Amino acid sequence: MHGDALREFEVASRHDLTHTVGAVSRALTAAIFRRLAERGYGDVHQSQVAVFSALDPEGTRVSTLAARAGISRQAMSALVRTLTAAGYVTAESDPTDQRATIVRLDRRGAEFCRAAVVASGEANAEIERALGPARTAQLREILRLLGG
Amino acid sequence: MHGDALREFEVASRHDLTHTVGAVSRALTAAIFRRLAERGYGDVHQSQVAVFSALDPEGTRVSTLAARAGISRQAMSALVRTLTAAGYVTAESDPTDQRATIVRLDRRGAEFCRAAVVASGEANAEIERALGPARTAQLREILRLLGG
DNA sequence: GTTAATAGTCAACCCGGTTGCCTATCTTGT
DNA sequence: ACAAGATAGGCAACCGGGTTGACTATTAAC
Repeated sequence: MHGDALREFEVASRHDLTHTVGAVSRALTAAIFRRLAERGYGDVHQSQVAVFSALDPEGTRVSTLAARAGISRQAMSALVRTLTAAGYVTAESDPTDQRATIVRLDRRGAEFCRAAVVASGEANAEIERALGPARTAQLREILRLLGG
Repeated sequence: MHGDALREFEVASRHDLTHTVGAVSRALTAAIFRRLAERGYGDVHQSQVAVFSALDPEGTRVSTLAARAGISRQAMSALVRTLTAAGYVTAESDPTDQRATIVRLDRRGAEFCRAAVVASGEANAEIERALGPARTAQLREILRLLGG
């Protein structure tokens, strides 16, 4: 039978760095979003964070956001619509170009960003507590070398 | 304006370990699947790997696969249907329980598993080449401490 | 001032997942 | 022995987050 291949596969995947890094990554991400949900931002989903990451302080067009996030204008348009409805961003038409929509951070969006900064700080502190300062520094160096 | 929050957010996310680990994880995963695609397994998708991971050498029921993979029976059923059609696994009804379907590795599935072992080995070797043996050992220790 | 490019959106679709519900089969308790 | 309940699987409807194609409105270029 083909069982041997399966056993080799299982052993290899236990020692596979990609696999292990993925598991850790998912756990860390889940922890961050748990923290944000506890702070009252359970309605912000992973895909929507890309909007905040792509947003300039002075506001940004939907097309530009889409290009920066690496998704289609239509997909970004939908994200912006949701975030606008929830009060995270505003969308106004550009006075200098009637075709364009300028997306800007709204009050709840600013609060979310600050909460995310706090949540990130806490998560990093927890990682450092688990690893100690030396290993945390090693981790940062390793991630840098791996192109993070 | 709310621009300050955005600037703090941007700075924090550049130093956020969760974010950085996620980026590295996605890059490593993409590299593995690129390798598998080069070997002729471009039709195997990430979600389908969960089936191989959950499969016992002597065959496993769909319900058991679903429970191990943490998805619904219906979702696992669909994955198995696709993999069966592509020749990776077989699905036969359990002679000792007519309700149950036993999924077993088929020839192409066994070949895929061996290819995945090779691809994993190559990927790990590449990581070790980038980091050197000392940092690679540090990485394994760090991942262990972070619950990987 | 016509033509071409750009910004945004609607519609239809895909993929991978969910829940609710259903049938077929097995197991249990009396 | 058999009714009642648990379990295995699959169908249908739906959701989220993405895609492509086709369209309108507006701006830019020659």
